[in-house]
Amino acid sequence: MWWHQHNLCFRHPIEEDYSSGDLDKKVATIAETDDSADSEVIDSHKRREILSRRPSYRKILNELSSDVPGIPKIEEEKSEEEGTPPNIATMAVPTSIYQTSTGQYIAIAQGGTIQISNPGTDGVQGLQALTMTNSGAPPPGATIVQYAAQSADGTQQFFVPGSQVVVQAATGDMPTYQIRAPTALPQGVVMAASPGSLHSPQQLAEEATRKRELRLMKNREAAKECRRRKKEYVKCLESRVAVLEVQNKKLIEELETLKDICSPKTD
DNA sequence: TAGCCACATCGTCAACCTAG
DNA sequence: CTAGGTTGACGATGTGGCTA
Repeated sequence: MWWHQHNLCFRHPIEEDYSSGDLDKKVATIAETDDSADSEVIDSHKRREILSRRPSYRKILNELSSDVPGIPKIEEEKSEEEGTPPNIATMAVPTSIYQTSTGQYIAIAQGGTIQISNPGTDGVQGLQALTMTNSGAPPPGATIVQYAAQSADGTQQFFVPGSQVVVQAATGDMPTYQIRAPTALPQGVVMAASPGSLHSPQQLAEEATRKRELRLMKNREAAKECRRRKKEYVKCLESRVAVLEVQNKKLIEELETLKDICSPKTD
C-alpha cells in the first residue's frame, strides 16, 4: 500500500497516533482475540469501522503549505496538455530542477525565474489515449450504438454505452474515429429512458444495472486519475526533499566556515 | 523449475467533501 | 439536501527476484 511503502518525511498531526501500521496491528489484534467462529463474520465491516479515513494528501499538503512557505498548494488540476503541474511550478526554492511526469524539465532560478524545457516531442499532445474497457469480454449489447447525431462542428457522433462518444471526422476519404468524453449532449437527446418511463420491474432492474455500471466505470477512471495525481504528488515531495537536503548541507558548511572565522585556533 | 516473497497495479467499496 | 467527485482502504492479481 502506498502509505506504507512511501513513508515520507512528514506526518500530519491528526495522523500521528493513528498511522496505518498501527491500524493494521489493531485490526490484527482484534482478529486474533476474537477466537469464536464468528471471527470470519467480523471481516471487512468491523475492519472498516476501525479504519477511519486519514485526511487526504491534498489536505495535508495544503495545511502544510499554510504553515510553511515554499510548500506548494495542490490546486485544481489543469489539463495534462498544459504540461507543467502547478504544484511543482509554484515551488519557490532556489535553483532547482524538476522533471514532471510528462517528461518536461522545470528549472526554478534563484530570482524566481521559471524555465520549462521539453526533452523532445514524445507523443501526441492534447489527444487523450483511451482504452476500451469492454475490449476483453464485452457484456451483451455493450457495443450497440445507442444514438447517432450530427454535431455542431460537422462530425458524426455515436453515443455508446459507458458515457463515451465515438466521433467520426467529417472530412477526409478515410473515416477516422475518436473516443471522447461527451461535453454536452445535443438538445433533445436522452441517453436512456428516464425512470418515469420505466414500467416493468425488469426495466427498472436494467436501469439500475446500467446506472451501477456507469458509476463503476466512472469510479474506475477516477481511481486511475487519483493514483496518477498521487504519484505526481510523491514525486514533488521527493524532489523537495532532495532540494532541502542540499540546502541543509550548504547551510551546515556555511555555519562551519563562519565558526572557523569567528573562533580562530590559538595553537 | 517450482515455490515463496515483496512490491506494484487495479477494481471496488464507502466515507467524506463540495457545488448547485 | 443531493448528486457526483475524490480518495483511503481492501482484496485480487500480476511480476520480478531469490532460493532450494
